[in-house]
Amino acid sequence: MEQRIDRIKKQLHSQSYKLTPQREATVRVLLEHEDDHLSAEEVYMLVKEKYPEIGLATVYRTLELLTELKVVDKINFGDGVSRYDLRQEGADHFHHHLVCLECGAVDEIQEDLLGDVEKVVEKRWNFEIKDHRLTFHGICYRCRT
Amino acid sequence: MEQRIDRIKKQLHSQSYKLTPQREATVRVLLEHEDDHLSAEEVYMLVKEKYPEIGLATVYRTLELLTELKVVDKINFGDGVSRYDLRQEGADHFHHHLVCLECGAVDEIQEDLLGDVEKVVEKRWNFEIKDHRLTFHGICYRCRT
DNA sequence: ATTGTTATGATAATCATTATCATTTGACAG
DNA sequence: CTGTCAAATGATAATGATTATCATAACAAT
Repeated sequence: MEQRIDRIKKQLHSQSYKLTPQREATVRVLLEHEDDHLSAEEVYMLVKEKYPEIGLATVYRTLELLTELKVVDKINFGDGVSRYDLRQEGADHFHHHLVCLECGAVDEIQEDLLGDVEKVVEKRWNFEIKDHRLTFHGICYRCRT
Repeated sequence: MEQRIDRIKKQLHSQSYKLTPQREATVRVLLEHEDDHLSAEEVYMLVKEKYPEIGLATVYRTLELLTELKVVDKINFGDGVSRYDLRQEGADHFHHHLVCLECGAVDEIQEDLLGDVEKVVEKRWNFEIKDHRLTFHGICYRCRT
């Protein structure tokens, strides 16, 4: 935990940003909820427990900054809000998601399943892939009877 | 074109919806811009040329209805708006997208590239796949020098 | 200490989407 | 036909997420 924060701190400094107390509190919330997919509002509520004076705008700005630094990914599952998802450290690809139509759960797939598909796309469509988003919609193992 | 409208009409009737002039005008716009990924506002502007009295709310309602009937898919590329994409007739899967980070173009991949991947996901994660969304972000063939 | 840049918090503004509601349309029964 | 009723529409208000503004605070560098 502390090491990860330290690395994020260095990453910020390398672009001459500071790790202010507000930003650190926000990062901590994200690390503590690594498996969730929190909205900005949800992050705000949780950060307030650590740092009650923080404003919503600061949370939005911090999340935007972290997105820019590729510490988090901003994703959208079709409900009206953006959600923020911590990247795996050192992962060269963005993980995939399983969204359950029954219970709404969002599970993650860390494995890279798209290696072969990406080769095909790069070659056949002459497209230089930088990133991808893959989401499956269906029924999760919990809801299958 | 006329046949496709006719089939959509039947699909509407089968759920006891009507193909009103407003709805027909909207469907025509979508068919005429099959390769684009129009936002609700853009659809509205284009429909107005055919049917100037139409209201924005009706366009939203029609797009919602068509989404429900799976005539179109509602997608989100991360700019603030939802976009509507006509399904290929008879396609059992949703096509994929290539979003160019350079010029913003959105190209489509009609081929189903995920067959094998889906088998793995169904088995290994015990997840019953109903639908998927796959988008690649990168540099399109036009922007590669 | 002084200056200047960056970050913050409160709040107003924006913008897409949804809800409301009075009116219109069109199918159907008598 | 004519009246009835549910569905659809259009204008507009309301909502809700996100962004912009701006005065103030923090803080590094001279």
